[in-house]
Amino acid sequence: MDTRKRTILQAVTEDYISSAEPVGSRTLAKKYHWGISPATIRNEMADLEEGGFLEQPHTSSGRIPSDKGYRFYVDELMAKVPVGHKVLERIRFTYQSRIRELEWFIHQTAKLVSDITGYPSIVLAPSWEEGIFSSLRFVEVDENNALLIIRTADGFAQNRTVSVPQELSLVQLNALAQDFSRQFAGISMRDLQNYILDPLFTSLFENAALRQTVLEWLLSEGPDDERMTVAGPLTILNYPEFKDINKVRRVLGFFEQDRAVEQMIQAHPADGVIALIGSEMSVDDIQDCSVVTASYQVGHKVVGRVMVVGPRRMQYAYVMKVLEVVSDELSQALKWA
Amino acid sequence: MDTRKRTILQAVTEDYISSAEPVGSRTLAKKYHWGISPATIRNEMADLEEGGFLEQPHTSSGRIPSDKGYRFYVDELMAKVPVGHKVLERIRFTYQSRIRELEWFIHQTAKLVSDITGYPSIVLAPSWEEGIFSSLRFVEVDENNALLIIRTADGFAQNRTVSVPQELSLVQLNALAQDFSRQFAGISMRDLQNYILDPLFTSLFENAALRQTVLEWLLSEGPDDERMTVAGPLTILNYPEFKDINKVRRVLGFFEQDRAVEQMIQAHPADGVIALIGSEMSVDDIQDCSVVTASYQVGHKVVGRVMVVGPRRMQYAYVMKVLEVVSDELSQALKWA
DNA sequence: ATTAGCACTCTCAATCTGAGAGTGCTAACA
DNA sequence: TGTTAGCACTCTCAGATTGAGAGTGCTAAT
Repeated sequence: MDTRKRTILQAVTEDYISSAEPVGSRTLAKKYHWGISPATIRNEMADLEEGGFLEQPHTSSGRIPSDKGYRFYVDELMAKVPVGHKVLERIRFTYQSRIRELEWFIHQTAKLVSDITGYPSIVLAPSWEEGIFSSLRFVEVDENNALLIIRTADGFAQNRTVSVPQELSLVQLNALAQDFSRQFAGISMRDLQNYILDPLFTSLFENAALRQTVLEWLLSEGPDDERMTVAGPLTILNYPEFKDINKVRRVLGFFEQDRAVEQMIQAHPADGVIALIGSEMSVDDIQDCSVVTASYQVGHKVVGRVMVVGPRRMQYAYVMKVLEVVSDELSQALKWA
Repeated sequence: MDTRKRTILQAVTEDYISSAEPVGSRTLAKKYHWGISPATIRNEMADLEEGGFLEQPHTSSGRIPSDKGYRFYVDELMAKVPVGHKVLERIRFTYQSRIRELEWFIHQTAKLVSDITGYPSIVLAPSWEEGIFSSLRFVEVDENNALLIIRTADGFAQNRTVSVPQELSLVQLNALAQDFSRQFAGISMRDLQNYILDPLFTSLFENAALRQTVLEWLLSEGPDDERMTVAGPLTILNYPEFKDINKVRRVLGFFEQDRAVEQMIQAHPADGVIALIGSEMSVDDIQDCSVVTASYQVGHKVVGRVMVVGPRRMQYAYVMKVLEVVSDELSQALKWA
């Protein structure tokens, strides 16, 4: 691929990204003063098409990049863009809160990213099931109710207000909780669920009602089917490729399926910021989309991801840069643990 | 309005509700064996159109009910339908949980209603701002973090994990919290926010960092812009009247605007189960919709609403019955306070 | 009061048309 | 050998036309 082809491919891609219209040779010749005629550009574009980097929607409209073309653009051609000062400030400010709740950070991150990029964003929270159980305890709320606090080894906590069986006092309850914590600390939440049928578990919680409470809690919060937060789903409607109701339905439907998202992520386990372009993704519902995803860490361990979903002609450079910054800041912010 | 006109209006309405196709005289004559000919039906329909109960989309298609027609149908013609046994069981089961969290109930209710009816549903939680402050306290989580629990006079609690200024011990913190609670119990959350600038408040919290924490908490949870939970928004796409992308955008956009929903509700403050049909609503974005809304109570006081949004040709009878049952059960369930 | 008959209106899908945009190819040129 | 001008060709898109189908309103007969 010689320099001129690269230049043309880059021009086609960037033009198409900003206009959503197939790019013709004449347009390019007029816009960029390369000193070559439309005919020459046509020849080059024909070569690029032969090489699989460009496609024609119809026999004689302009060209648009193929997935391979976008891939080449992202990997080789794309210029790095800086993140504006104001945006940077805004990101930093978001993570300065005194609030120490995982869920809150996840929500804020999703909103922030969608707002900055103008695309829908998804944040995948750390898997609760994979979290390591650390301790369990009850705090009195009133006569009948208590706050159940479960902590993981990572320093995250989940809490839930539950009603307490009449016949148990808070003191008894916490004695049980301490036993329980000692017994099961270090085990993953997923395994903990399996222990529910273990004799050890049932012997600790002889009280059936209480056992049911703990069980219900583990099951209701446990399964990772609410790991996902979506922000700005409707921004997808701003892009002309989604004027067809069925495409919209599929993409918005995807945003409601935690499983599909997890599946997609698991198929591309790379760390750092990566772009997944159209057909590179296994999930049918978003074949018309591209996804940029960035991992974030808690203590050197990748625990979740921040993602942006957009049309294939996404502003890759900008989005990737934003996600790089955001995921770093988020990782920093979660270091409280 | 004589009996025959009523019968015809009812038939047109119910046919249109289930088919989404304008109903013609011939169709009616064939389907119902009233012993009158299409021509007679036509005459009657012409009268009904003159009376404003029916309309013709185009000069010569069948008729569809006007908003006035739906109104008459809902108020006078509609037959009561029972809720199936299985559905009833499911509703009851949902509210038997030991979990005692308002937010959880709100979410479950929204999901439940959307699932049962097949329409999008919105649940409006009790206004936090209007809630009466009762007490404030801190529970230790670890060295640096504490759980801040705020309770209202209704017995509801919100909690949030926050980082604690180094220089304050938990004991000091809770001493302050107790002073604070004594001082401000009985004041609405909204007023509490205004007190933030009050000398009394600032004197209690001489520690600036702490004051900021409390303030941040009140502001972040306080404004009622997350009162609303939506479930099943995409079910609206199943109805053929929403095959136009712009209608979809408006309706789905409405679901993201807490303010618009509150505004709509405030314009129709009636208790119990009511239907709002198309143009009866003040909000432009949902002129193509009807809304059925039911209020729920905590201790004889209406605190929130369960709503179903659907096309104008909604299954009014069924939806209204479902909401009646659900809002009753929800009110019962919230009596723990 | 009801009904049969019929002309009329309107929608919808299919077909056709011309303008416009852009291409591929060929032959000429540097 | 690479580049370019010219031209025929292809395809889309919007607008106009057409015929079938559905349903009506009106009139005259029952």
